[in-house]
Amino acid sequence: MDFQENEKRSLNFIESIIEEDLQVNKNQGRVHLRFPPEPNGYLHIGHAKSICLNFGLANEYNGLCNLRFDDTNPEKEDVEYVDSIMEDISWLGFDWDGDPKYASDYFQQLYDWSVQLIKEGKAYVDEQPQELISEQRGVPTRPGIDSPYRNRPVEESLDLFERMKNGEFSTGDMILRSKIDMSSPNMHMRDPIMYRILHQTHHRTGDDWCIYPMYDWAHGQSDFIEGITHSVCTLEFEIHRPLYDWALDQIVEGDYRPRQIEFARLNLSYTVMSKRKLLELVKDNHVNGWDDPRMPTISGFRRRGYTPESIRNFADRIGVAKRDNVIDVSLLEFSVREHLNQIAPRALAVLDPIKVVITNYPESKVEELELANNQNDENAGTRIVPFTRELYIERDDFMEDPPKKFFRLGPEREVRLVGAYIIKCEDFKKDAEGNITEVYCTYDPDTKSGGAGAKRKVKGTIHWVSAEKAVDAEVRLYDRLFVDEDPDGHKDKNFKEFLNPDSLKVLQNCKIEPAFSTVKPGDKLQFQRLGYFCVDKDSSHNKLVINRTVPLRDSWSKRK
RNA sequence: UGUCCGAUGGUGUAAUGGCAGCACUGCAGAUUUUGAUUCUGCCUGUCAAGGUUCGAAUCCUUGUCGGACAACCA
Repeated sequence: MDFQENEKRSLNFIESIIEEDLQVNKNQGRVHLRFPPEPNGYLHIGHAKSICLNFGLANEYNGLCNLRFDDTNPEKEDVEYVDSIMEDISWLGFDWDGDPKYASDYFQQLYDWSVQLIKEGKAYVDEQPQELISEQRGVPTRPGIDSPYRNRPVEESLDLFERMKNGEFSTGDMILRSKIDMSSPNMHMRDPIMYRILHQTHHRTGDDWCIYPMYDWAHGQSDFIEGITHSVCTLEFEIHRPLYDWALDQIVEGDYRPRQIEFARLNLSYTVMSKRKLLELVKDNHVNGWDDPRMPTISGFRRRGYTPESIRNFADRIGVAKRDNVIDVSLLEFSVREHLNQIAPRALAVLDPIKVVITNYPESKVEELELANNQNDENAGTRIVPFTRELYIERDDFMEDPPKKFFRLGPEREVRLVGAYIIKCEDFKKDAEGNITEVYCTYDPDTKSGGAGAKRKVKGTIHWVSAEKAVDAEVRLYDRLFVDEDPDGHKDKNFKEFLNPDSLKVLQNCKIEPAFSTVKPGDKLQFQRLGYFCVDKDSSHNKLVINRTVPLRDSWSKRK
């Protein structure tokens, strides 16, 4: 903690609850959380919030946090997702307590508890078709009506339930229902379904089971089995809480009892967050897979060049509360820049090159200039950058007819090449379309960085690379995936109508200073004056592929 | 015309009956061999009305607005 000991930090509402529980020694003073994803998709930044919350709370209160896969619906789940979820959590920097847990580990116990409930007259097998059951359930403003099977003899339900388990019936033939209250204003209490028949191979239990418990008849029990004290979930489960508590009422003996606490999920501007929609983007090839750097998935951010630290800091900054929220992406971008600014070595790279010839510089001369890897951090060391007669500079850094306040190169203008000399533009060449093809300059030998005449000031400093020594790279420039702040918030328009057609620009002819020719996938760099970049896994030994994580803040382009 | 939840600057989030603070964004300025970073300053807020109180963002009442809920999904 960077704070002084005596300065009391304000608590979020979940921390307050935990501290109150600790005061009265609830659950023997244990704090045990869990992160319970269903393995049916890749984790996104919203899950990251939940992960940071749960694991963070465990660290803060000397407690534990489990990883539990909520794998009660084999139709949608797969080991591919299990693996990616574990990878993402580890990458974020968290360790779960013991082995990963699975709701499917508890299938037998859940079954036994169901049998007990039937015996107590609190559950029954319903044989009606789905539509009828749904119709009888009524609507929120009108009570439902009882199923004709609601009061069937216990023995009958017991027999049927066992035969359901034994596979004597087909998928959808019958269900096990709990008997609660068909007129409850809370729809979830109107005899909710506990078990359904699903002849479907499960990614872990194979064909051992053909009946699977529903969320509401698995989650509270799983929490209880694992000794979870604070079961933190998102707001949409708030209305399930009475059912969560009802389920616990059926099995809890003694003092220990888990408590469900709901918080508002993260929404981020300019993106969508639901697994269904993200899956749609992947399937329809609007992006190149779950880890496409434009995706709000954890794997997407990782490939984009975000660091675990930056995401954890982001999660801290957004806070935890119960009101709906939309976080501006600029806060996320601030968080990566903040971290990358500290750790990313500076490099010179020209993305859209035009050639500059220093006419008074010797043809074959190569000067080895020593440049700081990070001007703000002496410990970052230095590197050698070759300077030659022919260079590349950024196309944006030259204007034939520059406006006021343009501090870069133009006819008769002077500019400093970062870490090298002041040069003056004497002439330039254009092609038939009027594009600048070459710029001719002279350099002032007295102005070499660190040298005697280096103190001379010019308005602008621009980046450059040696044309002869630079290495080639493909650079992928990413922009926000959607052009609308809330692509999902339009009643009559599909979110895909707001896809940004320019969310990816691939530049093939980029030039990078040779010191960085040996970088490896995942390495982070700051291309000076351009932004933060990272090496993509598509790179090979003869071709560098580089992603732009985020541009530098740029008060010049805003001004234009 | 149900039940539950929520409402503090542009966006988030604090203040737990006692000075409405912090961060991001935006805008100015200083420094700068990155138009970056850093530093300084500024803008902008308690949904409404009534009540309780010496004192209300906070407690009470009513209203308004927003969200969630009617899957054999989680």
